[in-house]
Amino acid sequence: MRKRVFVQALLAASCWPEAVALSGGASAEAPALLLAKSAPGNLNRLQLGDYLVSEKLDGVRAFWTGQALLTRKGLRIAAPAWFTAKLPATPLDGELWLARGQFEAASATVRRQQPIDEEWQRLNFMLFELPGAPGSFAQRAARLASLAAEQRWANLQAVAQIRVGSAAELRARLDQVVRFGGEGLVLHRADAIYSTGRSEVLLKLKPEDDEEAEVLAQLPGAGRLAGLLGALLVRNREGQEFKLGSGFSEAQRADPPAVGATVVYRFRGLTAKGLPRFATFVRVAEL
DNA sequence: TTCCGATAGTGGGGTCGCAAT
DNA sequence: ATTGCGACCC
DNA sequence: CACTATCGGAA
Repeated sequence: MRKRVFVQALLAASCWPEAVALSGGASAEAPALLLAKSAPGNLNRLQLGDYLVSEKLDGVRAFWTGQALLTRKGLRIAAPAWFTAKLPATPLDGELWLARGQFEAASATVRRQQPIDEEWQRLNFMLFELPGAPGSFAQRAARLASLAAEQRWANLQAVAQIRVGSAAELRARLDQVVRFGGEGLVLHRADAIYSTGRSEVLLKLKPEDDEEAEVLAQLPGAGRLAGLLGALLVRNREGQEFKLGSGFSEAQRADPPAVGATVVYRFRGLTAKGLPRFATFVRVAEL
């Protein structure tokens, strides 16, 4: 942590242009953003009529200040000038998104310091919030839709927001989106005034799968977890090897599953290479 | 009293950029 | 040319 | 990203 501060101070003191900040690490202030909570397992506990539902687009979160495109941490995205020139002067919040199942490619496009036009021409800015604007989310979403339409640029769109009448309909929507390669759904309270932080206002609904894997090795932890388990190297039934480093209590890290044991892990989708994404430890498998 | 939101700190795969090899 | 690492994205 | 562990204030 101390090292990071030092590097930032050093680069901030240098005369490097702000535009190289994305991977260069120049100091920046993170924009205040609305963050989603996970939806409860039992969807019947929600008043679904209170929400607007949209697809959870798997890209890179981008905050347009009116002058610059910023990442979640407030670093400048090196977008081509012709791209930002097509954005309005008002603040916008959305997702730089390529297509379903194309997160890695979108990430590569966005984090390049020297933007490649051919890549950016295929990138979409999918809008889902009008930062600081008055009124309910339903009103802001309507304004976003008209604002995007006015720009008359196919790559600038407001994310479609729909109403669902029942948990069954929500499930059907989720199944449909996932079947076509989508990541999940987002539920945004229609009556919510603009706010930031993590709260019940915004919920994410992503399918989770459980599978089993064999423990190949116990890898050591660092820092707070020095002397405890850091991660388990495992191999699943498809023969894929990867690590599980999240989901353990400290007590479990002190006495982790043995090499050769079978564990249950939970994951949400696959990476471009086909590995389980966001895999976490659940429990040792039943015998 | 319980519970929730914010922080801090661990861990993963994947990507770019940079330094070391 | 390849490898490893930090710092980001998720 | 998911998660654990704390803490203080909201509920």
